[in-house]
Amino acid sequence: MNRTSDTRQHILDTAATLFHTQSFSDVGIATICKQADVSKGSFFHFFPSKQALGVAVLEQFREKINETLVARAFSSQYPPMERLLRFVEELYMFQREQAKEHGHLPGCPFGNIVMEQATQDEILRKKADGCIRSIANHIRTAVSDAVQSGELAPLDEEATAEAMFGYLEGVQLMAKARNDAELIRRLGPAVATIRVPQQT
Amino acid sequence: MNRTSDTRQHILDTAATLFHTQSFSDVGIATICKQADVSKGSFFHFFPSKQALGVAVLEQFREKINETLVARAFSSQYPPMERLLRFVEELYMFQREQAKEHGHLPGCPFGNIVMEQATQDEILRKKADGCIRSIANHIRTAVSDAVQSGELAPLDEEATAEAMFGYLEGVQLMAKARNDAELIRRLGPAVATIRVPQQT
DNA sequence: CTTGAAGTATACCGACCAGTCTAGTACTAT
DNA sequence: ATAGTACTAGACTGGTCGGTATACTTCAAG
Repeated sequence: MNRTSDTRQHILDTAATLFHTQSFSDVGIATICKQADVSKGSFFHFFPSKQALGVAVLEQFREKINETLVARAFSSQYPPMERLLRFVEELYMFQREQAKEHGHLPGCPFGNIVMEQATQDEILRKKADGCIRSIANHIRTAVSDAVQSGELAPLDEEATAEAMFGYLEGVQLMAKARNDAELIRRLGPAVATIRVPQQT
Repeated sequence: MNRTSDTRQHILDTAATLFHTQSFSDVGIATICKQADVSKGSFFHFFPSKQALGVAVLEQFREKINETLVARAFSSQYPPMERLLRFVEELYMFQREQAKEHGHLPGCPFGNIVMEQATQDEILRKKADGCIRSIANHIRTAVSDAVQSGELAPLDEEATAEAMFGYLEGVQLMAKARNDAELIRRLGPAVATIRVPQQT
């Protein structure tokens, strides 16, 4: 059916934008429905609860980011470490564009949910964690490739990839704190200098 | 006056714990009053709004962290780069203890507010940014000392310090996502490998 | 043409929200 | 003793929250 997926998708897209540019707990279901021009009845037909909507929004972000930013940056046609720099540039452009459009730099949609909901809602916490791991996995591959090609001396590949992802989360957090996307461009490239040595 | 400062301080301490272990928007004033055993009238006598309370809580966190974790780690009696590792250990112990006490790893109080409120409340955003800069400043000093002593080759000291702080924010975010303080111990020390080169 | 499911619309629920108001008590300075 | 101020108490307001209930429409299959 057309109407079904249209409405559901419309709710999902509207909620994704609102949660990302504002926050999960400060955006109510009524607001989402109004903005999406959908009735509350329809909303609860597709999503049993706000929590379920949150999980679906996270999943959609994961898919979309993997298909766009991540796909462009982590193409195996680039040397492994260059992929990281391309990812930084993608993040920079994404956050800059969002900041321009909404007036505030929104930060990472997963990081936002983690900071806001991780202590309150175990299901959202685990879902966000899964999304983070899904994206960090691409860094892991790049790091492994870099070690294999000799571009990087041997090190703890798993931990280094996690550290690199964490760094990028932190840089986005600071950029959000200053509402200044340029910080990502200035600090981001240093992601390539991070190394977690092999534990002995 | 005794009663005055007692009540105000009690509200502040209670709110600090609740905001940190849960979240700013999900903790209501009524909850704070009940937990602090204070009437709503008293609350609004000392704080004109929830936002003002938020600012005061951030400031208290800044002072307390500077006097404890930061003071212990960034003592000039230690070699500059060792201070960073000591700070990581302090963060680890702090988060682990909080996680044990409250069941959930709370993350950085400043990072939490940034992610939750930065897009919604400019005053809270700026206050949190100020707290971040205040603490990052100690890293800046350590980095400068390290360059001076030759422990670190010349680099962009300001940017490197910011990058290092951002990294630690990111590591705490990931630890919160996994609800696992050990991540801080495993990834944290790599903070010393981060370098932002002098811009040319 | 009928039946039943999918989807929509909206009134409504109790709980809670930040914040106000009024009436009070306790203490201080004169 | 009195006046004024700092502080406390808690009922109350208008509004919003997530979620429910019920009645409706649309549409496809038999």
